[in-house]
Amino acid sequence: MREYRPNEIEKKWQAIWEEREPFKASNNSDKPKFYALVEFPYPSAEGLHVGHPRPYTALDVVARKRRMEGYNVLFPMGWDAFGLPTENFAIKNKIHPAIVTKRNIDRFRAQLKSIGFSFDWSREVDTTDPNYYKWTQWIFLKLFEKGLAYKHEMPINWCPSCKVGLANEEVIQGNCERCGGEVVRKVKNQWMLKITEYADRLIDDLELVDYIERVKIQQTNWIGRSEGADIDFQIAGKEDKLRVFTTRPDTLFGSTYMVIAAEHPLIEKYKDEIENIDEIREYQKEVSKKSDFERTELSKEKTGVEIKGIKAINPANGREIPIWISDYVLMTYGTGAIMAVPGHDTRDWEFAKKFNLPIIEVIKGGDIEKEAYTDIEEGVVVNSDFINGMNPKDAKEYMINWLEEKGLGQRRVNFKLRDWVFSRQRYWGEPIPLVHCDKCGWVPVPESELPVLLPDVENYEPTDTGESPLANIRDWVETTCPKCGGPAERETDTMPQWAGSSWYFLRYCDPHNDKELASKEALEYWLPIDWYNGGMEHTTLHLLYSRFWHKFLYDIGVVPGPEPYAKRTSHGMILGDNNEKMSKSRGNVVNPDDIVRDYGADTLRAYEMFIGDFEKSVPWSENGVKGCRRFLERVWKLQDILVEGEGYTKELEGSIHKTIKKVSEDFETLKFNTGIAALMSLLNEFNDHGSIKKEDLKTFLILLNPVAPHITEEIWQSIGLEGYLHEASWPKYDEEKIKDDVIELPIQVNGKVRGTIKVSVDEPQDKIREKAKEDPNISKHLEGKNIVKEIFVPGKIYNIVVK
RNA sequence: GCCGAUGUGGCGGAAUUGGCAGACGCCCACGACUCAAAAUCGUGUACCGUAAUGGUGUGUGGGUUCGACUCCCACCAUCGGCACCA
Repeated sequence: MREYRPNEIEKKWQAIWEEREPFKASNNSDKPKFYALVEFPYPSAEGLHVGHPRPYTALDVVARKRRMEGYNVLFPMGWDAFGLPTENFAIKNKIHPAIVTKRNIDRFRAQLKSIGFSFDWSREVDTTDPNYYKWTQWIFLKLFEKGLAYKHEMPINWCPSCKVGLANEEVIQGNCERCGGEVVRKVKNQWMLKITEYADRLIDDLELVDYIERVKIQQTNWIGRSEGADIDFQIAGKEDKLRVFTTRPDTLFGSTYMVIAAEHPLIEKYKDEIENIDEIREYQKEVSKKSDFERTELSKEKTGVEIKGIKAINPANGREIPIWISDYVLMTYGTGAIMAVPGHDTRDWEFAKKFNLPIIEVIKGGDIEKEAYTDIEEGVVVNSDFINGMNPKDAKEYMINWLEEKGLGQRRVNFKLRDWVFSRQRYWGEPIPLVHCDKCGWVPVPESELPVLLPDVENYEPTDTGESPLANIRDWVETTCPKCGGPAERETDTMPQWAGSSWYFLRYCDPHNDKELASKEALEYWLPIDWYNGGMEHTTLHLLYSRFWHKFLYDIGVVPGPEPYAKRTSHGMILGDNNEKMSKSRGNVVNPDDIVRDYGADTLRAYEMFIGDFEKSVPWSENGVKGCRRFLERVWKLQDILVEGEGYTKELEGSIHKTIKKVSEDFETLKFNTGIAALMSLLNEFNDHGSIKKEDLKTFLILLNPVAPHITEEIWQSIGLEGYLHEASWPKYDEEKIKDDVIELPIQVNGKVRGTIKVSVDEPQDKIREKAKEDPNISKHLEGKNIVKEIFVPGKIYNIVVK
């Protein structure tokens, strides 16, 4: 028997697959289709680490299994290649980001190929390829055309000393990552996408899809639908009203002051009448340094300033109440103003305690001296005039109707979800295909002129005005207006990385189409994606953005269904062997190249699947890798115990059928670890038996093939089985062969197991009682006691309760 | 802080979803083979007992149940996301 040499046989089989293309998907086939998708990677300069192959192997297992089950499988791969790290790397090393990107992609592709994934490489996509981003730009134009893209003032993180806008990640505790200086928030006019217009559908349509529950919950909570009312508070002695959104109109009588966001326009409007405007300005400056995250922290000490000189009137009781500004109210949520009800809102309560503002109890049930009473399900309304005595829920309804009748407010559904800030002041992204003309305003670039190419330039350093680097390239910026032909300027902001990844799965269906983003037939054939797996870190943003774009494309008739993904699952992270997140700075990164070189791709794949619960994060262990290599060595040696004969070995038949069932089910339900454990157990049984027949081995090889495709193909060929393993059919099990006739039934006395007895599956209770009493280990626990109760669960347990 | 999740031997994990806790693998120990080592094969391996079909044991504290890793309540710890990292 020759030795198991993974490096040789893996190269051999990868060459054969390259040549024969068995994993190429067909756009017209009689077979049922199966579209399996994994999140395409960001091709970083560091290359792959062992975390990447985990989800890829998982869906590769599913894809390979489905092919053997007779499906036409689409399992594609591509590159999410625009983004900040590449741009920063390019600036630092003075290499063009396009060159860096190409280099990184080549490395990633070679690494992935060395692991033997069954991707259809003929459909590879790259978001930075003009033939790809042409269609990203096209989608943006459609959004613009339908009024879903608009300009709006939004704050960015601004480093005054570097004079650049920073990503949130580059802001470390309020300071610039590069120079350490203090970061402030600077308002810029940016392109926004109206995702909020789709908020209801993004929640409601979750009913149409099969996502793991925690993903649905995260999506729903992120969108954050809440029902309540807008209420207008008159500003005393003025025309203006101050509008608030509240989910608790039932507590309106308890509102003793108002709080507005530091950026609220009311302040500018009344600046001449505000007595302490300097104090207010000082506070605004402080707030501009904080992130929303810091501002809304519940546990932090409340801060704020009363606006002196203007007051509001509580519309329920006509009382004059003060207006404050505080950082815990955000301009981006609700209306940027709140009615404070300190008796029944935790943050308002803390604020009121600190600044000595009156706290009125309007819902009885708690102790508002100690803390805010926030329950809406229980309690009784008090101190509230005409709604006294109601329960808060009815009072809420009553108040909304009352407000509407009196013209003081109206029912409204509010969302936490905010519109999508779509502008970036960066070079390495898709140019936004719009032109600004003084006469015509914002004019779309005609479709025939797409793509708007990124200009090839030397310098992509940010400008010191906060504009995109593209703003410096005057001969690119200066153009003519497509509408009037007059002089005009191109938009210099680029799109965020999210843009390209919001529709890439559509391009896979028809990646070389130069007339459309993908043909209608291809989209109708492949969509929806049958199974999409990705990290939990993408459950809110990427998933939501791509669902939003898909729904938009559905509305304009481009895609055939309202949801892109029929099923979504999630994997856990692979940590370093010190149990920390793998990162260069922590020095715990494991490169899959090393594992492939030292142990082989099949060992890497088997370990990635065997390492632990697929959905949980787990530390890497080199010893675990060795264990999987040993397993494959033992698989290889099965060739030594092969004997002549037809069919399954009689004594092994039951186990083989059980294993087929177990593996078939586990590979579909993310339980790859126990599927492999079942194969290990079967292997141990083979070895205990001492000999196997060809049919036994054949079935074993097919079951193991999705996990370890190279070694199984090699053994298949070397024992003279016909054709290629990847053309074989997935085995079926026989339910009759799985049943056990005799089982070991555990016998409990008072819930403690005191012995087991052998019984046939359909043994009646009387017989079991008799047999149990005969067993000395059991009967000694029954002696001198009364049997109070007996519980018999056939096939599971027999419990005798004594006193 | 808010939203979501997780917690079981020395380690990764398993448990038919309320019915024998610890499958499978790693580590470790001992034995076989070897001049020796590695590799391989075999045996053992939750903890406390010399031992027992003894006792204890699934983050902590309480509860429901004939029976709880599994259900309920309270708490603690860790991880993911928080809108310009991807």
